[in-house]
Amino acid sequence: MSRKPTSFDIAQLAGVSQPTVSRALSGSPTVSEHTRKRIEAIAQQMNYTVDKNASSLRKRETNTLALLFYEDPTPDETGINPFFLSMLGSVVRTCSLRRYDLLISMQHMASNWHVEFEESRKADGIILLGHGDFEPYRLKLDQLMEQGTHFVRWGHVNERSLGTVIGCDNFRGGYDATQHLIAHGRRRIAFLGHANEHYPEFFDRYRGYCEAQRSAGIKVVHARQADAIITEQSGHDAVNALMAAGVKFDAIFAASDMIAIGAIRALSEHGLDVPNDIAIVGFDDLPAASMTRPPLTTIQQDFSKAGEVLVDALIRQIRNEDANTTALPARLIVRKSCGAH
Amino acid sequence: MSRKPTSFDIAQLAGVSQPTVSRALSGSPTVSEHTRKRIEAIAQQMNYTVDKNASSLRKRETNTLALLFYEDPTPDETGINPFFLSMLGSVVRTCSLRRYDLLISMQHMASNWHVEFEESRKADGIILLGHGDFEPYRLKLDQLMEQGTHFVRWGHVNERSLGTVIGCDNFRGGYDATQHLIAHGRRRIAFLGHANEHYPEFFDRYRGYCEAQRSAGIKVVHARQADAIITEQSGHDAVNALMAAGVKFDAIFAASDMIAIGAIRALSEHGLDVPNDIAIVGFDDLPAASMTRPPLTTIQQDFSKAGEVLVDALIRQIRNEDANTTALPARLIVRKSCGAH
DNA sequence: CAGGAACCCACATACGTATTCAGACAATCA
DNA sequence: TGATTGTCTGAATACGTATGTGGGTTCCTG
Repeated sequence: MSRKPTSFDIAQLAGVSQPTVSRALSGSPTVSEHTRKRIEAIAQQMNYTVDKNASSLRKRETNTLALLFYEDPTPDETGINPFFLSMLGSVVRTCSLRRYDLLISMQHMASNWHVEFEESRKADGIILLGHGDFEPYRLKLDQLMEQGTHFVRWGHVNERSLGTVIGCDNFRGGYDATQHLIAHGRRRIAFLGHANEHYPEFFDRYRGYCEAQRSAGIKVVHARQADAIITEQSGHDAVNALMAAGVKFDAIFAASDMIAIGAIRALSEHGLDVPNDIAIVGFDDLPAASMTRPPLTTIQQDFSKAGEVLVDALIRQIRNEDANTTALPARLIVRKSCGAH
Repeated sequence: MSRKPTSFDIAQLAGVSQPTVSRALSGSPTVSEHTRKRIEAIAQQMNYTVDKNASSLRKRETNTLALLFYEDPTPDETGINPFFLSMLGSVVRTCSLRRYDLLISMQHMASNWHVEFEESRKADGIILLGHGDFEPYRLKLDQLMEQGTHFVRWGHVNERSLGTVIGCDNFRGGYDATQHLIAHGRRRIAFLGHANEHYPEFFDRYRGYCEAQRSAGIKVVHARQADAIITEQSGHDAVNALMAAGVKFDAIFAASDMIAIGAIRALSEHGLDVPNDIAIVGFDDLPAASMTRPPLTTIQQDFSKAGEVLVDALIRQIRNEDANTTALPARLIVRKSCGAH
């Protein structure tokens, strides 16, 4: 037997027709217990498995979800950034539990994934993970909506979001981080990260940072904000930019842990001690956060929960149930870098 | 137009037959330049894409690779361990470059992935990533070989390996790490990690560790080896086990960075300084390795290269070309934890 | 023993593409 | 003009499964 067995082969061996094999193996109640047992036994013995292509073609559904990284790779990274890598682990696990296959793809902004993906019927829906400047993607998301493609996105949550979005409470996270620094006596807190609507998640963190200061009666000094994207190098450069501009600060709220890690490196190059000279709070709670020197105080995003919520929301959408845009809570994790005792 | 367009729709619009559309879009030379242009234009305009299920069914190939994590999740990890997560990034990128889709799956040892995967025709071949006790998998690999399934595996490289294996030169890595410690004056070097044939990669590192000592005329003391699997906690516990047993040592070669990180934590709990009291060298060069306190000296595995080699070897196999078992070089990265100046 | 229900199962067909084979047509040559 | 070659295209079909529909048993009821 060189060829892979088909349902016809099983049918012949069992002395029934092909449709009966199909029904028996898919648990249809219209086939008798007796024949089912027999067919199952033969199928098992022959190592028969349903051809997923034929099955998907016929059923018009694939039982597969697609995960799309739509970021442009930043120059200093060879791979996927650690934030999404962490999320990925959780998505993979959840898919496995929900008995869905997962198709992974990395696409550049320029490509036509929005046309090709669900269209080519390799997946029933798409999970979008990306960050950075969001504007260029708006058009493509519109198109996905129009096509009726099922998708969920990790990102900035607000009332005008396109489609279903899962994200974390960035405003609250930014607020808590900043308030924590204030509570420990810091008054000149710098913000590292882009702070405009092109980077909506960072922007929310920034707004939380501003609000916390206002609540405490501290004047927000715009010069204390320095642009940074999600990379370590970017955090390093942002600190240098602030120092070069002669900006004085006694604390940093970094819009991501990678930025914070780069900032710590820059500060140490300047001979400054964390947390004594400068206190730092990050955002994300990447695995690396607990291993920095000093260990990083940060706002934790629950990756495990995030992947689960993303997958479940997508599955609900595929089943034409309601899938709500959701903001997951963000939680302050106190370690050493903030100088709290 | 509510339905997704098919090649028939395009054919009708172009005033040709369906086979001509298929030929035109797959670049067959038997269709005239003129008709091809026209068909392409219409296809583009209609957002037509080939239905991959139908195409795969007909062509009997999927243009998809499957990546299988076959490890049993260890209790203290919610997700995929960082080592394979790093590898994954590189595999994803390479697949993307080679124009293959990537299907990801996490399976437990008990499941029947070896039957289901290529058999169900969702992928043309399988990349296997796993670690831990290897013995239970031997049988399944045999079965894969028998079935003629295309697969490559990351792991222990030796002449008797089943199928195509890509790995790193673990023996040499272990040798170099240990020799480096010896060169810096350490004489009582402990090894953290399993050291038996059930964990062939660790075992090779261990053998390198032994050989380096012998070469330097140092007697290998078996009591200085403590079992550890790949987790941080496991490294922590291993150090405690050595200390509890009253074993004296002035250096540690940890079989993985995660073990090393756990070891550092344990040592610091005992009030010992790294590298002054105890020097440490790890293995892997995970992203976290450069962020530990102190930064970890380690043996680097080139993840970027590894993913590339795995994917390319698998593709060669699918094309029935030779795919050789390969050991990638391991390189010592000197940071602070080893006490070198 | 007729009639009907309940239960199983087989026949036929659709899903959308790729490929084999043969035919149409124009061009070339004798 | 008729034969021959070459170039392009269409008709038919196969890939393996899932499902609507209808037919055949069996069993029960009256």
